This record gives sequence, structure tokens and C-alpha cells, in this order.
Amino acid sequence: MNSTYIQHINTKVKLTEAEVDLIQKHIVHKKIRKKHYFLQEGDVCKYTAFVEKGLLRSYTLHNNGNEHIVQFAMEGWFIADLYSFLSGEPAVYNIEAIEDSELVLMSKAANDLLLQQCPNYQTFMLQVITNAYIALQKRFNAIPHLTVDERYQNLLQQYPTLPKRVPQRMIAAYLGITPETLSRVRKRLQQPK
Amino acid sequence: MNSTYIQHINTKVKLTEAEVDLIQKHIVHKKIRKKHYFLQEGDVCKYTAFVEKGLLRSYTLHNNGNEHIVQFAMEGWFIADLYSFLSGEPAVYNIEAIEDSELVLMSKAANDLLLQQCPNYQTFMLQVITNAYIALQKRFNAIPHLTVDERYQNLLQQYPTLPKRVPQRMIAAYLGITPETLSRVRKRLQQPK
DNA sequence: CGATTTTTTGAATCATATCAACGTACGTGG
DNA sequence: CCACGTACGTTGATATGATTCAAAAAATCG
Repeated sequence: MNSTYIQHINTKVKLTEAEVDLIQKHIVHKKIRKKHYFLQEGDVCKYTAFVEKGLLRSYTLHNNGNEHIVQFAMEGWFIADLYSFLSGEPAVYNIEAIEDSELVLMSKAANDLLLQQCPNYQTFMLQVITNAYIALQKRFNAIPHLTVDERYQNLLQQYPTLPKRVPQRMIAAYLGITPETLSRVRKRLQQPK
Repeated sequence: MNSTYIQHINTKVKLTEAEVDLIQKHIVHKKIRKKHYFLQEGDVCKYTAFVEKGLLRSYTLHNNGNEHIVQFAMEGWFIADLYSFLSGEPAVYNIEAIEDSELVLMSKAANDLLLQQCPNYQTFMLQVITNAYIALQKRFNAIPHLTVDERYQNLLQQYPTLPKRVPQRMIAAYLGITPETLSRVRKRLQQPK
């Protein structure tokens, strides 16, 4: 029985058995407990993480101490500080498990080797990054012209389970608003008109 | 003499002569006049454009008629509606030349063929998309915690020539503020203290 | 169960948007 | 090449929406 990770790759490209073996050899499974950190700001991001189970978030801290949440990663998603991973520079993101989670880790060396030796893996990675880019661009476009209410509703539509899994203040930090404002948004939406 | 485009690829990966020939065979050079459109919302984005000379912008229109500028692309940059290009769905972006420009176009078919037959091209594209993703993420992170003044200053620092090449209202549309606000920002920054 | 964190609610404040008017620059046709 | 018209930038007054600060209510954790 292959890991979810291999299955996931196989939905995008058709791996040969040899390729599956090669990838298997270069991945590491890791469990991480709720509230524990996969990555802390200032450290180098040595691995990309594929989420097999659980939920994590990446965020940055500002002067005032506020958090801005960059991404929630649930089952089937990747999370990492990509710039740090690729460049070896210190990470600017913190990545924390919101729930007990199971990850598949890939080191830079393993990633480089697979990109070179496994054409299907390179094709897969190109797809992953392209999709991530398009998703980020969509999120970006929504900001200037949607009201806060609409942005919250969009988020709910895209990730209906999110409010059950993460505290409200984190959703506020993701939307870039204060928890007080989000509370008022929810109140408004409950009693429309 | 190779085109700027080939030179650009060669700074990232080392192409063989055969690869150069193959790429040359699949690209099209195109000039586009100021104020003309490379792509209009609703049309399918049939080409990616590499800017050899000039300056373009991609933007979306909102209900109220306001524009939100997604990207300025100058010499050495790519511009396209990537989602439309890859999926064949109608584009959500308009792409307009701000100056008379010279582009290198690549069709989807040519892109697919090169990804398959030219490993260095795939490596190159992975780098391009990865860099675009990281750049977008950086821009995204700046929004919630920087003031409008800081965001304008950052933009100037990154692209000092931009104000000389694009009207102020477009810079406002890029920053997601009104032209009036940008005018006041500039006034504030001129008379510090 | 008590302690701590999270969410809600209210009031005051601040930044940007909006509306409107004016001056300036620009390009376009005569 | 000039003059006119249109678009662009600036400035002011007002409105709007989110933030901030404060405190109470609710939920969560050990």
C-alpha cells in the first residue's frame, strides 16, 4: 500500500514502478503534534512538507506582534517556506501544526535528485507550483474589490470545514482583519437585512 | 545573434545548440503598439509573452469600473493569463501595452512540445514559475502590515523607473488605492516630518 | 472546577474612499 | 504649429468602514 503522497502524485502523472521506488527511497514520514513547529522564522527550511493528515498554518509576525497567516495546509496540500528551501536563506515564515498531523518530508537534496532523475517528478512539481501560483493570484485579486463580508463568504465556500478546525482569530489573521471585525462580519451575515 | 529571449533562458540553464534551434523554431516575434491589447478579458489566452522591449500591464475590471492592476511587465519579464493559457478557459485579465513593445510569443502547443522534448526548457519554466510565485507571495505579505506610504516607497525602491514610465493613476491601481490617496501619499513623503 | 483564552459588544479614533472643484499636461485635428 | 478638448493630478470637505481600547460573556483546557 503506497502512501497518500505517492497516490497524490499518481493522480497528476503516471509513475513507473521504478519511479515510485525512487521517490519512496527519498521521502521521510513524520508526525507532528498540535502546537508544535515544523519551521521557525530564522531557521532554514530544510524540507517541504506534504500533509497526509491534519492541518498546519504558515504565518509571519509583525512589529506590533500581530500575525498574518499566509496559508492553511490540510490533507493533500504542500507547505514550506519555498524561498528559504530553494535559496538556503533563513525562513521568514513560521509553520505550526494546528492539529496533530502526519507529514511527508522531502529534503532539498532529494528534491534536486528527483527533479534530475525522474522526469515525471519534475512535471508533477511544475504542476504543483503552477497551481499554487494561480491560487495565490486568485486570492490576491479578491482583496481590492471585494468587501470583507464577501471575502469571508468566499473563504467559507472554498473551505467549508475551516471554521470547525481553526479558531476564529486565525481566520481573521488570514483575511487580514482584526478578530473584532470578523466577529462583526459574522453577526452581519447571520441577520441579513 | 540570438534574441534576448534565448539569452535570457541561457542565463538560467545552459542550452545546447540543438535546443536553441528547437526553441527558435517555436517562438514568434511580435510588435505591439501602445494602448493596444495583447489579451482581452473573455478571450482565451493563446500565448505567453516574454517582453524584449517595452512595458505592459495586466488588470481586471470591477463592477464599479475600477481597475486593479495585477502586474507590470517590463524587459525580461513574462506576462499572460496563466490560468487561461493552461486551461483554455476565457481569460479574466486584460493585458495592454503601456509603451510600444516587442514580445516573444509561445503558444500552448509549442510550450507543451518544448516541455516534453527539451529538459532544459522544463527546468527553466520551473524556475520562472517558482520565482513568480515567490515574488507574488512577498507582495502579498507586504499588504497587511505595511502602511500605504511604505508600500509606495517599496515599489519605488524595487522599480525606480516605474513613475517615469506609467501614469500615477496606474500606480494607484497597482497599490489598490485611489489616485487621490496616492497624490496625498506623495505629498506626505515630499515634506517629511 | 477554576484559570486562561477566545469571542462578543460598545465607544472613540483613524485612514481611506468618495464627491466635487480646480489647475495642468497632453495629443489631436484643423 | 497652435488651440481646443479631454484626461490627469491636486486639494478640500465629508462619509464610511476598520482599528483600537476596554470590558464582559462564552468557550476551552488542564
